[in-house]
Amino acid sequence: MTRTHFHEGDLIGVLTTQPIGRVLDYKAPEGGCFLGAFVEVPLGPRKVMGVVWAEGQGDFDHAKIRPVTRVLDVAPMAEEMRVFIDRAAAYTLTPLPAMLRLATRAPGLGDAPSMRKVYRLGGREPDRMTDARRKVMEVLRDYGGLSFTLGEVAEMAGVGTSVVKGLVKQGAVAEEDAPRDTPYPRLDPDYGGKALSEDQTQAAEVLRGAIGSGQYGTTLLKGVTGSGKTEVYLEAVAACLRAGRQALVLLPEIALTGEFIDRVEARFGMKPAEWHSGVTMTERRRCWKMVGQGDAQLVVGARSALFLPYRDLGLIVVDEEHDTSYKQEDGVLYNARDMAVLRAAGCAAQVVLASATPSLESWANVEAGKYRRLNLTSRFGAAVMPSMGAIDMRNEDLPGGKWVSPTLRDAIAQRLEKGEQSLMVLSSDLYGSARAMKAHIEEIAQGGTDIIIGTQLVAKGHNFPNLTLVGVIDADLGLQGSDLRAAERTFQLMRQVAGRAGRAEVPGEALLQTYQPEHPVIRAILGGDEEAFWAAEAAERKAAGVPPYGRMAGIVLSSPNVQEVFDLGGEMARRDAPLRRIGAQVFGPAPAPIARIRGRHRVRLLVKADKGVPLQQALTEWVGQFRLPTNLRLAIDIDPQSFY
DNA sequence: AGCACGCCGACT
DNA sequence: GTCGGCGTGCTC
Repeated sequence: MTRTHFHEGDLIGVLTTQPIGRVLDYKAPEGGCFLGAFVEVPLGPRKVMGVVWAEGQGDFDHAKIRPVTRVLDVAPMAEEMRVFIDRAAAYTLTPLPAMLRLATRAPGLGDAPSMRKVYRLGGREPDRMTDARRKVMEVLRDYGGLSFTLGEVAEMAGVGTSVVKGLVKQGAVAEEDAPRDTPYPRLDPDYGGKALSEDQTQAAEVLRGAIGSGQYGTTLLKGVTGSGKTEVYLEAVAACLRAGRQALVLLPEIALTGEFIDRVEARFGMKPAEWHSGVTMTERRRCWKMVGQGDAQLVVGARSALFLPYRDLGLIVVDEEHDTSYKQEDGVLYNARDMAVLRAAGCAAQVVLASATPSLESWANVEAGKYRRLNLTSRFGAAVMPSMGAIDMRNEDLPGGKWVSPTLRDAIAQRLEKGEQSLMVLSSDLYGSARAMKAHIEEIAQGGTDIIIGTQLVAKGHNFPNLTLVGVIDADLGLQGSDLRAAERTFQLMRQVAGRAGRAEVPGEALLQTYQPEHPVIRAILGGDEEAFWAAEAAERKAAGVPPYGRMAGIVLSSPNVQEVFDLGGEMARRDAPLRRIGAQVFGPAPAPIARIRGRHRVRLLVKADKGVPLQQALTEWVGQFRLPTNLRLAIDIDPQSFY
């Protein structure tokens, strides 16, 4: 058993946020400290923040070991969180300090708790009573012994602040210091529950039971827009709150938080804690601290909210779980959906993955019996799929360097004549030529502006009554293996467009350009049958040995010096013995998806391995063979999202 | 991450 | 000779 408390002078191991690849030994401070305590330690000429991670190693010159400077005034990190950080770092091959930095991204953690003046009823009566004074006294009496800021009291009483200050001098109002970081108001799980439909009630009941088990479990909650997914998982949140545990709802877009917070307020009577890059520094610090001491029951936020120091997390909801923005693409590379499952497994929490168009990964986990699946049907009946057709590119006369077939071109021109809109999908493979393509189409269209390039806005849930044509330029990409998720995204797009494009009297039409119209995946997309599509796509991926039936990792090398990145990339591809030992293959080097960024040239290698082999260990050994020139950086991306 | 050390070229 | 560029290594 590891010790959980240390006495003054005991040897302890401290993990700092400095990029030092190991835990450093220090002496416990006067008064001792707990395992998991946030501490300030001397490091060279500086003082840095760290966490008491373990007992000391004792392998460092004892005379050089310095004592911890002080223990910070924040709740110690729970063991569950330390284990999560360890596991997440090991899985994503991220150095521990970088992982700890993710978990301590709140300003002023080292500062003494910031105080502010608050006012409540004092013991004495004022010497002279005036109207203004009476209002202040009445307001404070109404709220019992509660305290408010000066501005709040003045506003509630409808008087100036000087009235309140006058009463303070008399002892009729008490002024005292209170911490600026205050607990979030309690949420009431019984406040605003809505009547649920039959299948919503059943789904909510299953989730309640899962929460009640007090054990880990993951549920895929599948339902189209309008099927009441949110109402159902808010019932899971309510069950979690009743059990006295904390809940987290992850959203893929900051833009969605405002509306969602309003829904939480309508359901639970109060606003939850909010955590994302748009939240002010003061509020962030408050959120971080209150989460740590259990005074924030529900957090709504972006993927990094997963790294808050929850005291007792019982539920994680990942809304729109298929959304690619859950994959962090710079800095620490992790997929919030996968990390949510990892974290939940370590703290006996439930995970709800909600989506109208789940990822193949989640579908495969349901098939494998790892996840539970709940289906919600739409209150408005089945969504109307656009009528779909294939354009057989083998029969099209396509000029070199052009991507739009004559058939699709004619279809676009027709829509333009009628004043209707068209949407082109378009993989980033062709991104370089996207602008050229738009110009090309517009040249056909004679300055028409009703062509939308890209898919982003469709995913945001808006309706496009005037959008009647969706053209998929490169439906075959996924089949050719250049972007393994292309078919999945095309299919998701078709479902998202369903019911949002066109009007009742003018239904949408989708045209897929393909060289393989008879391919099972293309046929499943055209047929609009979800289960058939998933089965066909799963078969493709299984045959190719790619995720979710195989594992992949990307290695990105970057440097201001092009020659160096290609030289090292080539050398890494040749010296691949540690990878071959586990049966893994290396592809590349090739220019990375973003080939140049801030003056740095980037190349990428892709590693493909079977499931169940020790990929991380092999990658560490492989990468460890090479000395990196100064200024050349190497980043490992486990389970990369983008392949083009 | 900072910071000191130390090794080479360009200057007083 | 010495100043200062930055590559290398250390911090408990």
